[in-house]
Amino acid sequence: MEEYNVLVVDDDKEIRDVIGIYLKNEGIHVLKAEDGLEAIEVLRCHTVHLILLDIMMPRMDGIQTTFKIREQKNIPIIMISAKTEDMDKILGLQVGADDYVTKPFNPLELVARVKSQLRRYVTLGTYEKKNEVIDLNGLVLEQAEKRVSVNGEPVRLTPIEYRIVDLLMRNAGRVFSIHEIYERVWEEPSYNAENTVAVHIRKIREKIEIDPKNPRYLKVVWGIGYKIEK
Amino acid sequence: MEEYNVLVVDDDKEIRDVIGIYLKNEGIHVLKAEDGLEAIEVLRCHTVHLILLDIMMPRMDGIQTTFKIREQKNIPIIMISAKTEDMDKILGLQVGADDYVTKPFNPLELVARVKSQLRRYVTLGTYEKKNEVIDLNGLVLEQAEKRVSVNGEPVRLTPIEYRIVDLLMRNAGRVFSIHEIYERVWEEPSYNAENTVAVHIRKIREKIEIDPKNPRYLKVVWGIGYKIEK
DNA sequence: GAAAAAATGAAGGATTTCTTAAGAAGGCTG
DNA sequence: CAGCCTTCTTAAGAAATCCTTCATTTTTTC
Repeated sequence: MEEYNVLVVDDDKEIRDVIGIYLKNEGIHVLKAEDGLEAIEVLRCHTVHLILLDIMMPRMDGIQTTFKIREQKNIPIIMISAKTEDMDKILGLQVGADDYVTKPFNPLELVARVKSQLRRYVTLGTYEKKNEVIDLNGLVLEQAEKRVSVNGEPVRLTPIEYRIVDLLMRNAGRVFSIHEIYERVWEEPSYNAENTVAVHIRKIREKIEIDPKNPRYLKVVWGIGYKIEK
Repeated sequence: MEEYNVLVVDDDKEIRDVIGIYLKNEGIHVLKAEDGLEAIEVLRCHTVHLILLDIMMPRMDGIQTTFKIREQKNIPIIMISAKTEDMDKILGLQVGADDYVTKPFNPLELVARVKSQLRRYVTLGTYEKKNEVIDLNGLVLEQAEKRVSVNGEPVRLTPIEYRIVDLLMRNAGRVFSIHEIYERVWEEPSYNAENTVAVHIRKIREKIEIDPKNPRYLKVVWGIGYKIEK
């Protein structure tokens, strides 16, 4: 659900794909490149927040690529390497990498490192960060912190509740049918979901509305679905 | 006090620059010198909070420089060296280095060490003679002495335990997630850290709480993290 | 006023999060 | 090397919570 783009540069398609799957699970958008030249190309056309770079690549290797990238942009680079000896090469050059991972690596650990770097660079404001806070008449959604508050008063939502609010607030004003909500939050076909969603809606209102009977934020559109006013 | 000045002393311009970039990313102001003599010169004219010193330099080497600096000021020095033999470390530290990094090094790690030293010296009151004592309902943290006591009864904490308590007491009332705690105490991405932190929390409670089952100080906020009440 | 749609309340079982214990791994010291 | 201390890992159970279902009531629309 985050708004980050990570570029994975590796000549091994399988590795690219595996990394891609794990990152996507975290809501991170993944771009892929097969080698350094392709990576530079991608950087020209896309906003990239972090680069995962395999050091051993054809055409242009990781070290050269790092130099090229650093000439242009100061975005975090995490290096991936097969051997400890390669690591030494990287470190010997003492440039570029913000972190590094040796193969074989644990994908979850890699994801943790990616997120850590992203968080660090975002808070430092090294690159312009997207506005991750949506404020709708006092109802505030902080996407980065995954938190919601009403007039400054923090509200504790359960994971499902949060995802519903997130969906409705990101698309404020648009009406979502119960089935749409179910399919986008639960990510599975909505069989017999009417009441389930309704109950969650109620719980959410209980938490974010001053008067749940006369909801100010989370409104029903009769016969169609629910929405949060823009 | 947020503005730190770090002096980087190295005859290799590229290394100076790379280090400079990383420190600036952390909001640290960077001064540079090419060798020991220049460093001494800079110290005369500027406030410097920490020195990064390459051991191998022309004119005046790192060891000599350290002596010279120590004659005048007691500021933290982190040595950088290509030598990895233990003897060198010992020599460097005996001479007065507070920390020691061998080339090739990970810039991130270097930054972490710099920040760690700065934090330590600041809290120790080396710069400002503040013996800050935090007293939260009988739970007392003496930062200068790095000691904790409960109702006058001294408590012996391990280094990690101390850092956790320090973090929570300095930010009393604020809730820290397990990942936040891990990243701020361990200074690395929190992969698989849940239980590690949890165990330390338990150990701390065992030491500072009268009834660890019903903690009076170190409280859990369900689903969010831990805090120490203001 | 009847039918459809939406809201509510309560209860259980499932799931997540926390706590606790015990032992392994690693470092330091005599 | 042995013993001690700190830290980390594993695992199992406890506690808190979350989710769904069902039964029922209220509201809206025609």
